[in-house]
Amino acid sequence: MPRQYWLMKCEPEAYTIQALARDGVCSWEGVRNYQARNFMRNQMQVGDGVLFYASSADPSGVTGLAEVSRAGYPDHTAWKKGHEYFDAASTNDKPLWFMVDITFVEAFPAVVPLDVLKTTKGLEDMMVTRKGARLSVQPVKKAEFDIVAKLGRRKP
DNA sequence: GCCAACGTTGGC
DNA sequence: GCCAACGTTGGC
Repeated sequence: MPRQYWLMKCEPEAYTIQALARDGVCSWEGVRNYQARNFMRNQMQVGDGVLFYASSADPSGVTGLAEVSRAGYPDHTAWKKGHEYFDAASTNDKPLWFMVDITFVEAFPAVVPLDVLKTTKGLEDMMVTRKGARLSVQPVKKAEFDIVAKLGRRKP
């Protein structure tokens, strides 16, 4: 399977590309949306490229790059009673929620803000640039990934 | 903090 | 299986 590309959203309060640079790797736990789960469970593969997107930020936008380092596996936080991500519907036998691990690739010198994504040629079809796109894990085309990576590497 | 857009839930 | 009510997301 050829390498695929993704955009993954996270609020800076929860996690940032700088935190990922420090940690090297993180598990993308807590996704409780079926569409996003399906992408992680069924499609994401080791080596896939990830645009790390900061949502509800100032400004919101892509802050760096990461890479999938572990394909979909059960999100064990759903099994922990009292955990904020606990979900009684998920069991060891039949896990309902899945996550992936991503490793740090690079942090952009400056965020590529959403309004730049919206006005950049070639990114018109990106999900994140469309109104009401709330999905936290989104597929991205290689051409789009490359354009965003290029924008991010520009000197600020 | 507002509110539009969207996903999920639950009554019927 | 419809759809109104509700909760959440996320840009502004």
